[in-house]
Amino acid sequence: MATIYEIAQEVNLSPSTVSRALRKSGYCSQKNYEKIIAAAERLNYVPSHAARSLKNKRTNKILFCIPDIYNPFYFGMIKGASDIFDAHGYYCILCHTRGELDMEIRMLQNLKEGYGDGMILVSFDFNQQNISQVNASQLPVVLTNNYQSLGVEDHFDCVYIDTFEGIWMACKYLIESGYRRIGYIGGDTAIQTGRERFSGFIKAMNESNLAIDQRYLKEGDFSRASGEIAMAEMIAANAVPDALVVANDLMALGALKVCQQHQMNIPEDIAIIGMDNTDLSTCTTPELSTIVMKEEEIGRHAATLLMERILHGRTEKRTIRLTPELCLRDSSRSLTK
Amino acid sequence: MATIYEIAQEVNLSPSTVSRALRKSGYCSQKNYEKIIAAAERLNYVPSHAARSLKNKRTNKILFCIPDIYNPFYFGMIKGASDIFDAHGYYCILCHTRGELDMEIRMLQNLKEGYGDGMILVSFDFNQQNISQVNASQLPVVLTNNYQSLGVEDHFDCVYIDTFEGIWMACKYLIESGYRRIGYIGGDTAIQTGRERFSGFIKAMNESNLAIDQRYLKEGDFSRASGEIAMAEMIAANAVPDALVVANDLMALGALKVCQQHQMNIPEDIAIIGMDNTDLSTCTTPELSTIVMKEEEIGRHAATLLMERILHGRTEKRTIRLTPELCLRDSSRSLTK
DNA sequence: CCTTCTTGTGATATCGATGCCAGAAATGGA
DNA sequence: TCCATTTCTGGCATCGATATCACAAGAAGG
Repeated sequence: MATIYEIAQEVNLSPSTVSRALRKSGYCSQKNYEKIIAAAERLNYVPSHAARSLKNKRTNKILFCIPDIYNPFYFGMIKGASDIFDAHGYYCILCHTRGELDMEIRMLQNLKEGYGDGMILVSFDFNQQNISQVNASQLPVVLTNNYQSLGVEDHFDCVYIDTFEGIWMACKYLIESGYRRIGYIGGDTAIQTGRERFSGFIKAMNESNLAIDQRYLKEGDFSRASGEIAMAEMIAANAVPDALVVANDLMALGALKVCQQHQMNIPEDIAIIGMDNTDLSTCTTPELSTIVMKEEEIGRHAATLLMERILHGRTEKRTIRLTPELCLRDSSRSLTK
Repeated sequence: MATIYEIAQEVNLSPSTVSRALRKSGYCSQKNYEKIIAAAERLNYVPSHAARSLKNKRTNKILFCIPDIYNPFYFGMIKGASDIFDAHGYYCILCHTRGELDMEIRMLQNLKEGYGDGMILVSFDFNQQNISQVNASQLPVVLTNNYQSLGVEDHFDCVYIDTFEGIWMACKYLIESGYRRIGYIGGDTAIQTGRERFSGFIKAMNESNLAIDQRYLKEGDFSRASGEIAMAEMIAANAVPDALVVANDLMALGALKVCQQHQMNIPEDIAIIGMDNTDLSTCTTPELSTIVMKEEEIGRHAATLLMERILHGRTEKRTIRLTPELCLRDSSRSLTK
């Protein structure tokens, strides 16, 4: 690998001049410029990324941590963020944390070591310990959950979509459509987003003075299999609601399939609304109604916030809250129709 | 950010000694060792990645280039590869090339600049120009397609699964099950893997002396929408085969859905076999029969080959060929049953 | 007691690119 | 023609960690 020194020798100039010419910064005569470019080409020169980032304290890389590499929801975030990063010559280092806290902390450590200039952290359950790590690091980190509840008034940014509101909307819609016996398959309430979503359901039901039937209430772990199990349990107990709100599409698809296996018609026998609007939700017949979680938008916002910190040195904390939208498809056609 | 110099000053020792202590390489007295570790802790020291890789000429990062961020198939590869890389302290930088040649070349350039120590390149249509770039770079690159047909006898490794054989298997199975009027929805034959898959179909049909009905032959672009269009065309032309081999799951799902929309029963009216065995293929009712493409295994092999080159300096080219497997589900239940 | 070997430590050069400054060359204006 | 700019170029220090070497101190052995 050729260096600027070898180019300098080749053209009988100093490394400084070569450096200036190659970066087109500072003065360099046209004649020498051409000689240098030609020599660089000839010697197959490529700048050393390590040397450059040592000197500049810039790597042009962003660590992007996701908890589940198989959830298409995160693909959308990556896509949205990449579009922004691309435009600034930044690259994503994808890190699969498997939702494990120690893996997340390890990546924060990597960030400190200069593996990247900033980080987007998508965490199932970011907690106090984790947050103090971020705070202590004083490095640009954007979180994609709502951490206001943790009472943190600190320097990292948040972009999140209100999952509470999403589930609330779905539930409200079903109620307004005339459904009364409404069930809920939730995600793990040990983690924050699971609790948020559940509260959305409770609030909507309470607002309409509808009783919550415990037999229609199940908790999964956001996986398809857990949705299947939850639905199978209801069927086995002979307690099937008229409509079902499910905390994500994967579980909703699991539930939908079990219903179909039991010859139930959707939405006539049971209406179903999922959440995330992943590609999966239009694979089935009927297609799945769902809550649009605007993952690409989250990714774009997160990347933009990060770029602001990195390129323009913004320091005050910003939080962006997005509002989910209901996407109605055949799995929840209104009763009133 | 503290450096080893500041630690050295703090404990009244030389930077050399500090460096040795922190890396536990070379001599260092127990007493000083403890002092140094304590000071590093106190000053919140983190080693500089850039400085280290400038000196060591090692980044511990791998560039992983995929053409489509929405195709779960590739995430399986990443998953498999990450497992291997993790074990060696390596990280993946994910690069979304969108299947564009110039983006691939840009990433090869980045590899040369030392963005990473090696690269796994998943390309729709790696071609001669691209290959000579890799060859010229003399850097560790593993490709995940079959490039023997390009007559390259060079130093980069390949791991691939024989898509030709996969389609051939699916087709053979249908023939053996008693189907005679068999259709095929293929991928873009402008790219290599599209051609390979198509040849598999042709070969199986020829081997069984079955006529190929042009009305049952459609070409898509591997997207779900293109599968829908292809199927809709056949239905519109009133030319629907008894069984259908589809070049990937996405298109197969599109076809399946259009069939269902036209009240056709699957597999009674038309049997369908897809390819890839992505998560999507078990979402539908009936579940989709498919060809297992062992993406995690491909990823693991690719990562292993790369590690061999990087860590042990292997230089001779290796190619690993995997054999696909048929995964039978309800969308293609045998006629003979 | 002197030599040999093992430990422990520090000075120095290096990886490759860049920023800053000094000085040389070229240009322009009076 | 002379001085003041502007343009151009090279020297040197620097980013932070590490490898090599030299040397000092202590242990072991005759």
